Amino acid sequence: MTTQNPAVRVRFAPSPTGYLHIGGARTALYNYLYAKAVGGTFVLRIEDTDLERSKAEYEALQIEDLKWLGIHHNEGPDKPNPKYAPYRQSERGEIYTKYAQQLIEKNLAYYDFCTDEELEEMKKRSELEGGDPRYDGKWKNPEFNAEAKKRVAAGEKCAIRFRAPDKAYTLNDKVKGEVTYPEGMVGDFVIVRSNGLPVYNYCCVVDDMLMEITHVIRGEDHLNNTVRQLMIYEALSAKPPQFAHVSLLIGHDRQKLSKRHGATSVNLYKNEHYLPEALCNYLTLLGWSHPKETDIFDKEELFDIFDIERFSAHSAMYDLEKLKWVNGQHIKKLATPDLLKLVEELPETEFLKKQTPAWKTAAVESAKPYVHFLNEIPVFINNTFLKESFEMTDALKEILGWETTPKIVDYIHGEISKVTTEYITEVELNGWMDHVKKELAIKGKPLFQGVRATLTGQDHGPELKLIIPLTPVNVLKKRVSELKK
RNA sequence: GGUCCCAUCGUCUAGCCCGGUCUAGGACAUCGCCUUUUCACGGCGGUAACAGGGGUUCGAAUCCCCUUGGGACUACCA
Repeated sequence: MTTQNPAVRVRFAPSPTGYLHIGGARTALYNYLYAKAVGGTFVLRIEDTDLERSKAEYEALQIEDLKWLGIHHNEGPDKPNPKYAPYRQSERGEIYTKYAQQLIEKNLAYYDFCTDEELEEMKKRSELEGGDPRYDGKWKNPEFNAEAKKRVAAGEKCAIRFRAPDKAYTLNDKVKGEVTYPEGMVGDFVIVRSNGLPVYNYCCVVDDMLMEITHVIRGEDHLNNTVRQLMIYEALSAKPPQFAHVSLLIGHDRQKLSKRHGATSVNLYKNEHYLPEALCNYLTLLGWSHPKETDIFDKEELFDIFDIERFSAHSAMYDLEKLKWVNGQHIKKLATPDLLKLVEELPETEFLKKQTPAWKTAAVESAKPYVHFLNEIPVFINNTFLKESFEMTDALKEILGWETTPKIVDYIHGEISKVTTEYITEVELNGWMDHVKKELAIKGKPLFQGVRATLTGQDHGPELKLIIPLTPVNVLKKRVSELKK
């Protein structure tokens, strides 16, 4: 059992600029599982400082997707703890301003009036010199502080730039180990834009500090950013949290997973009726391993054992094939009544709802081993038990081409026309089978495949004695007479 | 370009921190066999990997260095 530590506070901090991404879901899941495992708190914070891209509806959509996955936060915009609220960065402007002022007072940051053109020129110049783009404007010089303050007081707009210390930083990352950022790796960077809005690397630190975040589990794409954040923690005299930079999810071309790789938003999987448990299961496995090396589990089974030590350091390829298998495993794992309930929530299942509870249960049960996805179940049931017509596949043609098959069709056609009950029994079916075997001298593969083809119009499926007694006689009659033609 | 990260079967991974028990284990996919008087389901088995080169050591997948390859970051985006 993972050591309990109620003081642990983790967070997931998405930007509401689109649907919840599969990679974001994985990060959220890891944070959630860690909080559960140590008995800590999972915070949801909305990073909406990019006004142009952030949309309120995306926030709602992402929260909905998280809820669908069963990843529940303890604190967030909808569940505020007064001690830490608000949880949207767009509502925390005063806080960021206050700390930015402090940094300026201490000369750890400064006002910068450079125009875009000046910045652009500076960038070009440093590129020519072969180095990294670096700020070397005049406002860096403290002798201009007095002038800067005067212009700010006069209401002039300007950015606030952080004075990056010229020294090396070392991060002790839970996944990557010791990471050293060399001296002079980054130049002075903007922490507050000239429109007054703070920038990610700055507000992220202020928030994590104020929200008393103890562990930051996030994607490796933030690894190099961390040096800037370490600098700000230092300037604010705050202790940085424990970082764990998990590897990225990649597509088949080994590039960071993005929209062009296909289905990368969680809502797509919801719409396709994937089981949320299965998605979580698969996502967990992409970068974390179960100590017992099992592959199939529910989130709840991880609450006791999830451990930050078992992250893998290299990126993982997102593979729909294995997700498909995991989804199938979770379907098999579900108790049939629960599965039936889920199936009946699917669209276009009215035909199923008309059936008796016993029939529905038996039908769903028979479908279980054959499907990987929920929405395959009604299709399977319809094709197997209810559909009168069928597709003339090559495999079916082959069976019908055997010399034995027409005899079976003839015989069953004759027998079934005498039936007056709604369903035939297993005993009746066995009687027909016996007759074909003894009187027509057909056995083995020609017998079973012949009868299956005659009665179902399919070349494969569950055992005949299981499905035929569940198929209405009028359906069977239609199928047989179609073949008789 | 610069900085940082990563490197075990086709894919996800165990093992690596604390060298020997690893002729490298599991899972997906794939192939074969068995079972089912049929097909499927299922069961069993096969193919398949320590990127390369140097060290260190009696001994290296495991520790160190180099090379190669891949990735991320490099904004008044997050």
